[in-house]
Formats: sequence, structure tokens, C-alpha cells
Amino acid sequence: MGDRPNGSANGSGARSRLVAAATAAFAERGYHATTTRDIAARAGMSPAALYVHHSSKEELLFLISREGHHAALRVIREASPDDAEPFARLHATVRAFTLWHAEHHTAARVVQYEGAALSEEHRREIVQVRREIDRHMRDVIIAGVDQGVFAVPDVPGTTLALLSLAVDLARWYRDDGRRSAESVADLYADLAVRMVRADGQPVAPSVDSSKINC
Amino acid sequence: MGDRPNGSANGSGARSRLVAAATAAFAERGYHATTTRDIAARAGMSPAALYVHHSSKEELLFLISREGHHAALRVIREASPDDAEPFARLHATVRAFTLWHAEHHTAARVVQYEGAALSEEHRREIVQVRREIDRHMRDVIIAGVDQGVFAVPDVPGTTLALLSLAVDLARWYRDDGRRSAESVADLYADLAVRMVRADGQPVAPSVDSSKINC
DNA sequence: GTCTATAAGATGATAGAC
DNA sequence: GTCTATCATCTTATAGAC
Repeated sequence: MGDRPNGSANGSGARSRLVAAATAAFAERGYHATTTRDIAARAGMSPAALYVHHSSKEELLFLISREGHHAALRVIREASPDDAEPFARLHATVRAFTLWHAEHHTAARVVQYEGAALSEEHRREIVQVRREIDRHMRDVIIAGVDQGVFAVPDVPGTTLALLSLAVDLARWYRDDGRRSAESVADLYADLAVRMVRADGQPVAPSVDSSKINC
Repeated sequence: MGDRPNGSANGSGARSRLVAAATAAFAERGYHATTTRDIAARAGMSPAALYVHHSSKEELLFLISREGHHAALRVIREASPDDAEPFARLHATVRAFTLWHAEHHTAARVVQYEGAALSEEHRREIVQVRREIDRHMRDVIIAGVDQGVFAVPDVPGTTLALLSLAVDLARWYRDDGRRSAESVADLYADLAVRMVRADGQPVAPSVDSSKINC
């Protein structure tokens, strides 16, 4: 823990402050529209100070992207124990993935939309994590299909759709919007269950379909 | 028709060639990472020639964004006649919107992800069209709810989800990928029907859902 | 309408004082 | 570790010849 003046788990050091500043700037304006001067200023430093803590602007992007991808993978793994009942497991997985994108929509925006600016080497590392996220979601669906309780004609396509719903949150979600992170997560988890249920399957114990509002 | 050397419906003039070049460049690298030199070179011109036909790089973005938004609105309106049966109407609307995003994924990417780079005035104009797209999709859902054949607890949220599915195509769809535009459109139209159907409603929809009582 | 040349300013990153 | 000053390059856009 004493390798650096501030441990990497400590968010108060200059290094972490720069990562936070870069996250805010990249999310707000995009990687290419963000200048190193902008990042340094948000962190309360001169432009040169950035390079004492990080080797380049791209390295900052990589750190944000890597941490965000690992966090997203972590939350869906923790929400999806192998022995859970398929509907509950799908519900929990989609809910957790959506909730992460809503609550961390600033980081999520960088994670989902700025990957093209990564170096070739860094992108390869990120793609591995993305594949694991995709595989996990697909496995959750496959478990329900194998147990005969999901009716899913196109498993990879439905996987893609469920991931897309949450990913797109990074584009439109706002802290000052009308929807809470929890309410969107509940909604998308409900929609996920609706997507996979067979014809006679009720949508969920918690949802009263007679309460129709606009 | 003779106001300009090349009418605006003609895609062969220098002006249209620059719009096409800018669309490809913005989609591939993003607005801010694209230089006016890139655009001019793709159109086979010198950097200065761009300014003979367009007043700025931002104007090119606006032309692409405006045309794309109007095209997307047009396709869903044409797919959604007011008197159609609700399930068929929803299916056709989601199918058309998804198909447009897949077949025009290059323009769609600019339309959906580069709006932040528009000038304040241009953004206001684009936002109006986006509101009309949202309203149209919502109205298609409301029609099914009002007729008692859809069971939708959260209409604005479900509207958002359906739009999100297609929008996110602009992020991941590739011409050389495994899925055809039609197959994704069919899949998402099917998922849309699954999202709104009541517990006893079969997935395969079409003409015979007028017997559901509510 | 197209070109070459260039203005005017911004940008990522570095040098060297403290 | 932070600063000021600066380099080398790139960027949008314009000027003026043809």
C-alpha cells in the first residue's frame, strides 16, 4: 500500500483526481473534444502536472474504460448465482446491469462510446472484458431455455437486445431527469422477463397488468 | 431546379459528395476527430474547396443530422397507419425504425451520437424532430393500451426502451457482421410485441387480437 | 470552382526553475 | 510535484491566383 504517495484505492490523490476529472470531461464533451488543459483545470492543476501522474491522455481513457468494464462485469456476476431460479436470475442480472449504467452513467458513457479512441493494444484488452459480459448475459438466458422455462427463438439476438437497453442509458440518462436509477432498472428487468416468457407465463408476481397508465 | 449547378436531390455534385464524405468520416471517427482535410480528401478535393460548398464543418453535421432525423421519422410514419390493428402496427413501426438504423447505420451513428457537436440553434431544430419520433412511438403503444389489447405498466418507459433498441444498432451494427438488417428488424419487432402483450397473449400477433377483453 | 499558400489559434506533450 | 514557458504540430477557415 505504500508504493505510491496515494494508494490506488484512495480517491483523494492527484492521480485519482485526474481520472475523475477526465471521466467528467470525456463524458460531457467526448474524448477528442476534451483537451488535456481541460482535464488539468478540472483537477485544479496546470497542464504540465497531468503528465507527472499519467503518461498521456489516452492512458487516462484506458484507466477509465478498464475500471468501468470490470465494475460492470462484477455487478452482473454478483447478481447471477448459478443456482438461482431462471426468471429471478434474469431479472436480477438485467436489473444490476441497468442500475450500474444509470448510477454510473458518466463513466458508462466513456465506457460505451469512447472505445474507438483507445490504442490498439488497450482496445484488445477491453474487448476481452466485453466478451465476458456478453457471455455471462447469454448464459443466463441459456440456463432458462435449458430448463424449459424460457421461450427464446434467438438467444444471441435477445442477449444483444438486453445489453443494448442498458448501454443506451449512457446516452440519455440524466441525474436531473424524471426517472430514478432504480425505477429504470426495475422497468428493464421487467421487460427482460417479458421478452423471454412463454405464451402462458405470467409476467411477474410483482407486476399488476391491470394497472395500465400512461 | 436551376438554382444551383446541381439540384439538392442530385447526389453527384460536389456539395452532395462532401456530405457523403463527411457522413462516412463522422461515423468512422467521430465529429471532433474528423478534420476538414479528411472530408475534403474523401471527396477528392483540396481543403479549401469544402468552403465553396459549405460554410463550416458544423454545417455539414447539421445537414446530415437533419436529413437523417427526417428520414427516420418518415419511415415510422409510413409504417404506422392510424387504422391498423395495434399489434400489427407496433410490429411494423419497430421493424421499420430498426431497419432504417441497420440499413443506414453510418448516417444513424452521426444522427444518434454526434448531436452534442451541433450549434445551439441547430440542436433546437433537431430536438423538435426527435420529440416527434418519440411521440409517434408512444402513440402507437397508447393506441394498443386504449383498445385494451396491450398490457403496458409504463408507457413512456416502454417507448424509450423500443427506441433504445434501434438507436443502439448505430453503435454495434456492421455491414460485414452476421446479422442482416432484416433479421434484426424482425427480431426487435418480435421483442416489441413480447414487451406489450398481456399474460395470455400469444407471441405471434397480427390480425386476431380484437377478442381480448379488459 | 478549384487550386496553393497561409493566417490565427489550439493542441499534446516537454523543459527546466523552484 | 507543481509551476511557467514553450516546442512542434495540427486545425479551421480565408486570401488570392488561375
